[in-house]
Amino acid sequence: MRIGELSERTGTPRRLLRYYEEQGLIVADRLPNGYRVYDESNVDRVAQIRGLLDAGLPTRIIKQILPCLNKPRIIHFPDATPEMLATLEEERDRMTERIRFLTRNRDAVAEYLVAVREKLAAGSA
DNA sequence: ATTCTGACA
DNA sequence: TGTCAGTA
Repeated sequence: MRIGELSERTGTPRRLLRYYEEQGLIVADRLPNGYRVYDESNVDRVAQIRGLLDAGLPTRIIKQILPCLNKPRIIHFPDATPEMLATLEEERDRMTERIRFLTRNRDAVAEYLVAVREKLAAGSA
């Protein structure tokens, strides 16, 4: 498939698909006219990348750990360097911090919603 | 019609 | 990340 289809199937802008490739996160073959060609594996790959990006991981980190997080975890287990383990633990901690941050804001929004509803109920009553 | 690279009032 | 340009 070409970039347009991958874009629709992953809900990712073409602009970003090209950017991910530029950052070495995904690879694509080229047609004689220069058009990028992707295979099915890229659909999962992009989903994986988006998930990590959404979790707050920078593309440079994703580039090094992506191959370790893929399906064949067994064969990728060996190439886990101590440096990578360290960055992963670091990212894990940042994720938990982010979770606390999100939890806090979600609760704040929830409280606001409750307060507004009460006031609305009181007014209409 | 679709994609490509490079660039930024 | 969006978007416009000038191509192939």
